[in-house]
Amino acid sequence: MSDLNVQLKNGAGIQLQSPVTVGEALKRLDRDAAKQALAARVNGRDVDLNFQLEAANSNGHIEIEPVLPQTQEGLGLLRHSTAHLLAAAVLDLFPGTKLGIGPPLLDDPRYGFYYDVIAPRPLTEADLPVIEKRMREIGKRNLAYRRDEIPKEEALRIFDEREEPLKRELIEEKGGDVVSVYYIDGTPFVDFCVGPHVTNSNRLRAFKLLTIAGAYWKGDPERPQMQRIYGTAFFNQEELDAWTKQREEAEKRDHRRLGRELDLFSIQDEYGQGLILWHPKGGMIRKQMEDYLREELLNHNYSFVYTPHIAKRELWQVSGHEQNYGDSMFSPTVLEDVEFRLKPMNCPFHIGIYKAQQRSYRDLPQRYSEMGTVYRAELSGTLHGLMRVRGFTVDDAHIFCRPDQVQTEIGDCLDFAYKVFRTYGFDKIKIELSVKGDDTTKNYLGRDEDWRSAEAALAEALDERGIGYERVEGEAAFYGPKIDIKIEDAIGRMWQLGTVQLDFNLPERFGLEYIGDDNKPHRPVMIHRALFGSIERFFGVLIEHYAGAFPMWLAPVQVAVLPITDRVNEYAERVARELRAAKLRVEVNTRGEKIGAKIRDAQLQKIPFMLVLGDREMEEGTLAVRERSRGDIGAMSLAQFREMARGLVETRAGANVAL
RNA sequence: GCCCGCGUAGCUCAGUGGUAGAGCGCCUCCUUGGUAAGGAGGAGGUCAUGAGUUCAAAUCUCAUCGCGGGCUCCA
Repeated sequence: MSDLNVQLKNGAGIQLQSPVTVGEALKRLDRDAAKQALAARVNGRDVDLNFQLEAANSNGHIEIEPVLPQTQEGLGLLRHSTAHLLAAAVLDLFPGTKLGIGPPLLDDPRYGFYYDVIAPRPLTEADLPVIEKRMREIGKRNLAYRRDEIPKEEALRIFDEREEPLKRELIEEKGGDVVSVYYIDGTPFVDFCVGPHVTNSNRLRAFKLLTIAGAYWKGDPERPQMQRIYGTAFFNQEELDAWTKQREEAEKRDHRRLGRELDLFSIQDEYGQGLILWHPKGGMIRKQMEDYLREELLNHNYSFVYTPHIAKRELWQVSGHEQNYGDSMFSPTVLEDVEFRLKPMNCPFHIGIYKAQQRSYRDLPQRYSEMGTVYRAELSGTLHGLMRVRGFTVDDAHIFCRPDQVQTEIGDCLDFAYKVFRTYGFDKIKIELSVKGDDTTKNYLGRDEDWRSAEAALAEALDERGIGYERVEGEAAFYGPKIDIKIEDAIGRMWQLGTVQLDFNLPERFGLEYIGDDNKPHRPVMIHRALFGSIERFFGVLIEHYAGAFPMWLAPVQVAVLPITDRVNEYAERVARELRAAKLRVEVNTRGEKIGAKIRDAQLQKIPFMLVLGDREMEEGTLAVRERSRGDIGAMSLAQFREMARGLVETRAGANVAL
């Protein structure tokens, strides 16, 4: 008798007699898929391969979809199971270890999974090889991953017996009347987990433990500090090797390393943590970045304002920064009994400029832009190279406009952002529209109808341009909705940079007004917008994006003139002078070295062009041109080279040449 | 701020209780060499800082500062 009508999703069907497991059913339907499958979805429910198919709760109709390798879902499962293997190894080696959680990670390319533990003694990186070795030993024993469904009370008893208070806490929070637990037979490991998992440890082969770090239980600094062991896993060794290589590539691009090697910037103890010293070469790049930005600001009819770094404490009380943001502000300093605080943001100053005179509806919009340097009291542990600092410059702008102008202004901000990011070679841009959520603890300001119309204006501006976006509920700031701009760099990492935010709060606090055509005062809308967010941070992103090989227009040194012998030094200087007259940034290398060494120096400095000059070139009045990524590209005249080089600079080309 | 690790020459690192080392870089000299490293010599270090243990500390202990990896935070 066959009581089960089993159907492969998008495939064959078969009649089977229960009891039978998904794995067995799958084997009858598609041997190949059965061999590969890690788990399966049965009538939409994720289950292990040894899940028993039953007629009772499916009317006999069963649809199976295998979870296969080379899918996001499959990878997540594999890593999740590897995390369990990790926990089993740790328990084996360090009895008495308390387990936290051990999820897979798919969004962060740096890691594949982690497990949070509290071991009887602090673990160090030196323990990782030992733990990894034990994981391999356990994996090779072909142990069963076994799922069990038991009453909640029994589960609590099990974890109490094992003195796993954190697991107990999780079960109490999340578990229903019946909870599922997973064992790895032959190990001390048992976990409260919904799964699914592989059914045998031999499926876990290509994995690696990476690092060990601190993590609070449930991310709460009030709760115990645990140790998080990070690792990653893949379906085979080749994938793991490829990932390892990619990781090394990312390490080579580290902006801190390149910043030193290319002499771009430094951060020195003596001057303070999180404070950047821009060296001449980094400074040249920054100048080009800022010049280009100012050029575009002019194109978009922004005006330029300049404001101080410090203001009376009272101002920050009026703006609300002190109440809402005070922890991130440097402490007040006193002069003649008046308190001052360094600015963490530029907005209140721009408001001051708006308020300096009475505004008519005809004057709007007012678009104030400033490279405004701000200071924030970031915790020492959060500082990171150029990415997280204590003093930085925002490519800031504030637009004061009428409600009917919001959509146009937002649209212009988007056009601006796309233009600029594309110039830098960021072709993949992701937009998030953050709107108000239901969470009443957030104390959203402004009327509901203002939120609705603002959100509509933002969405309309995006739709108008055919820009796809993700709507994120509850991510808006308390003072208004916003659009966040994220870009993907040359090796596929996402960076949150710019933001366009509506603000219902500050115009209110400062009592901003304009006189409308009805001769009555109205409240203007304020838009905050920054493209880079922070020039320092964006510079860091660029260094990694280009791997230090800046395109021609940004390169601090654009051309290295390399004389082969001292006889041509004078010719080399003449060439350099002429190129400098065309506003190219040129260095001549007259060191007593052979040409190979000079080329090597220039390559390592990632200078876009090298001009190799010897007797031949001097006699013929030519240049032997070498491009940093293509090598020798042949001889040309000085005029030819100058035109080509100028062309690259003026078009800001080559953003994608970096390798 | 919290947890773990680290701190030796400008950089990368070796040195585990007994007179501070290497490579690269830098300086000088020789070499004038045709597309990613020519040769020789030299300078350069209170071994992060402070205290302690010891006859003796770069080395062991403690504290402080800084850095790295995370967590937290991120208007």
